[in-house]
Amino acid sequence: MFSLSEENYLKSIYHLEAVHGKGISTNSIAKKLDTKASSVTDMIKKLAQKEMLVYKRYQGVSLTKLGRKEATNIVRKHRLWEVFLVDKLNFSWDEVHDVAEQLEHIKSPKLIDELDAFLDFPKMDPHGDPIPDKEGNFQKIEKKLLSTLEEGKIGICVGVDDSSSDFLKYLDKNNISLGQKIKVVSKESFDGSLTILINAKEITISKKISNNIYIQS
Amino acid sequence: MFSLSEENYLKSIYHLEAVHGKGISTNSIAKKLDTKASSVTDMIKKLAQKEMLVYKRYQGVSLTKLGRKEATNIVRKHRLWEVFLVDKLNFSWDEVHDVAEQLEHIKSPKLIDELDAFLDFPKMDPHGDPIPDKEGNFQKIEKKLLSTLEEGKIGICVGVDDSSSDFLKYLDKNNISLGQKIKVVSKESFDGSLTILINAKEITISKKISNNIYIQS
DNA sequence: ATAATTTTTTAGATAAGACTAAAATTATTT
DNA sequence: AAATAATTTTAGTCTTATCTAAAAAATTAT
Repeated sequence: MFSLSEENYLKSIYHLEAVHGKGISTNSIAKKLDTKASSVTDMIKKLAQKEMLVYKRYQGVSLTKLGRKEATNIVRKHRLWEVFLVDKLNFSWDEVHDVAEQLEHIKSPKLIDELDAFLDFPKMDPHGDPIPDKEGNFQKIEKKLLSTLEEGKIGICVGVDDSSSDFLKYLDKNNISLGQKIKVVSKESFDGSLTILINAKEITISKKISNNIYIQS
Repeated sequence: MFSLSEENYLKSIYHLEAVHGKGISTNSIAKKLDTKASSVTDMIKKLAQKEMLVYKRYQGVSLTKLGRKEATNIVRKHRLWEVFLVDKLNFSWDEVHDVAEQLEHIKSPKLIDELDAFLDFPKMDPHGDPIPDKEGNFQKIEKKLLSTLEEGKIGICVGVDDSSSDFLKYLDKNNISLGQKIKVVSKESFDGSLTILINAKEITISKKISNNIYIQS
């Protein structure tokens, strides 16, 4: 059984590996968890002891199969709870994160399996991220950043990179939601900003925004 | 904001007060929480500091209005989650306690209000215990112990005192559930055991059992 | 290749919450 | 009312997870 803290470390390392591959640095974990590098060193020693990850001094860490399994399960729980909050309890997609962050640590295999069934085995959470099944498998969807779409092309919004409340509220305000058709009208080469067509309305978004929206073309 | 531990102390003291009135002893709290009296002393000092209870050395404790409010809210959350588990996730009444024990500590006012609405504002949990509303009010239902029912009389099961899994499973096995009509056929004065009629079938139950079943006549 | 910088680790401290053992207080017997 | 027993508190220790400051190792720049 893992403590709340251990679970948060495993989850963070899992997410970092998804982006940067194996060999996650102490500092990057510290940044992600908003803690100090020395605290991270302590914890990764403990998790290495438990064989959740491989650690050699000064060399960063990599999850073991067991560690990844544990982390995947936490992610599964987090995303299922998010679906529950949005589909059943009228939360909007910018409100779910903090609560799911708590709910993901509830320990009960039956609970999560029944919740999965109750929600009709969703494959995606409200932000377009895939929900692992009981075995930890999930389909990787083809997606690219809106910022990489060429002028004149059309894409469908299938996810967001940043799930912060502020960003999601911005999207809501501009009618950008999952499944939304987006056409790139023009691209400003100077700052990378895009003018896009949404529901027959043109808006201009910064590069920072388009770098956080995933589309399928 | 209260820690998990603080919340558990408040809840325990609340339950003890419901049975024994004001002035709860250190030892009884220790017993309820399966901890040591010295740990209890430490914690009640802390909770007294926070004005959740009144404490004078060697004199036991009593919840303040604030403390009672806090405790009631935890009880509300616990019981709403129990309803959720039984009504929506196919848990049986003997499976809900441990999970609700975890879920009751999730912090999100919106979550619990929406859950309440989603469950259609239930007034009772699966064991017949009342669910406080947002303000902490709940209706006290008239009930007495099955053991106090006279021979020949009929009652309806409206609750249980002990919510342990073993006891609830015993009740299931004998078709005793909330709303079940129970007739006392005979009472053994030697050991207090009862022969009762349930669904046209006679069974004999010990005093210990009848002391844990609440009925309305 | 050496110096400067950054990253990581170690050592020691702190806070929360629990524990044991012993002392203090209260309650119960005789 | 003393003596005994039970309860409660205090004092000091332990564990988990954190922190700061300093040392060690790795990386980058000169």
